[in-house]
Amino acid sequence: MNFSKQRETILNYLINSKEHPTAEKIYLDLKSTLPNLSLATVYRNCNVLVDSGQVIRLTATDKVDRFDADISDHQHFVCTSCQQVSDLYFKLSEDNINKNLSDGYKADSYQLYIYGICNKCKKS
Amino acid sequence: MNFSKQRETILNYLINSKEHPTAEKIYLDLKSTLPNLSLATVYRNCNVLVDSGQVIRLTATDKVDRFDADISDHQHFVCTSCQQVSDLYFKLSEDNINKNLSDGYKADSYQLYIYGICNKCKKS
DNA sequence: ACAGAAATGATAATCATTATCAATTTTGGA
DNA sequence: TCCAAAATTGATAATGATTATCATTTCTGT
Repeated sequence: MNFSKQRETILNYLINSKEHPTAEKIYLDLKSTLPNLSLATVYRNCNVLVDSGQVIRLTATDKVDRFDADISDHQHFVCTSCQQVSDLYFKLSEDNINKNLSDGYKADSYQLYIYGICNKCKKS
Repeated sequence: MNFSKQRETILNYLINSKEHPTAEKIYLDLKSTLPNLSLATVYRNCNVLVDSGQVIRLTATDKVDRFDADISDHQHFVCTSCQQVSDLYFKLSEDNINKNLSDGYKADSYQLYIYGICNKCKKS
């Protein structure tokens, strides 16, 4: 895993980011470090990192996927005005989840999205 | 609200559906009732119904938006194999949500997606 | 250092969704 | 009921995010 310089750079960028960037944001920000970087490479590597469990994909924000290298059990607050996504250290117990599933069903993962207006947007 | 025959038919279809259909599924199923129906009309009306709070949009399933006329407090199980979405009558208390938000932040709504393999897919 | 495998960059293709616009339908008032 | 204004429709073009393609480059293990 993480053979190429591009993949490693993208993963490190995500590890050091708190802002749940889109592929395009990653691409634009890494252009200065990797001038030949292609947007397709960013998408490809985000997919590889999601598939290998090193990164999670957030899909319930706007139309655009966002990526997060924090794979610990946490949830997200989404500002419906500016689309900023912030972390919530909110845990649902496995018991609580599984007792709500029908017989035979089992949760492999879950994502909770809480929508509202962030403080910055509330002021303006 | 619900002036046109198309909008009313789409809302009724959603009210009677338990399967969280995509716009395309709605379009295909209503073709027999409304032979001149256009896919654009389905998208437009789903958006209107979401904006007016009569329908909710599910975005964290696959790449395709799904629509649900059940606006009661409930959550969703998403099969990561067949993409079928089923209802979970799982409630997070408002207290529990808001105590996890930073000062000044307030939840307007939330959506919980639980991912796993449904029983039908598990068998095959 | 080298052959095979994997990854890249550029760009075309895809697919869901939205925008456009002329024609039709619905509305509320005369 | 009739009419003009407003809203909605159907058809289709346009958009935007994401994926596929493919020739070239970079990695890997030997």
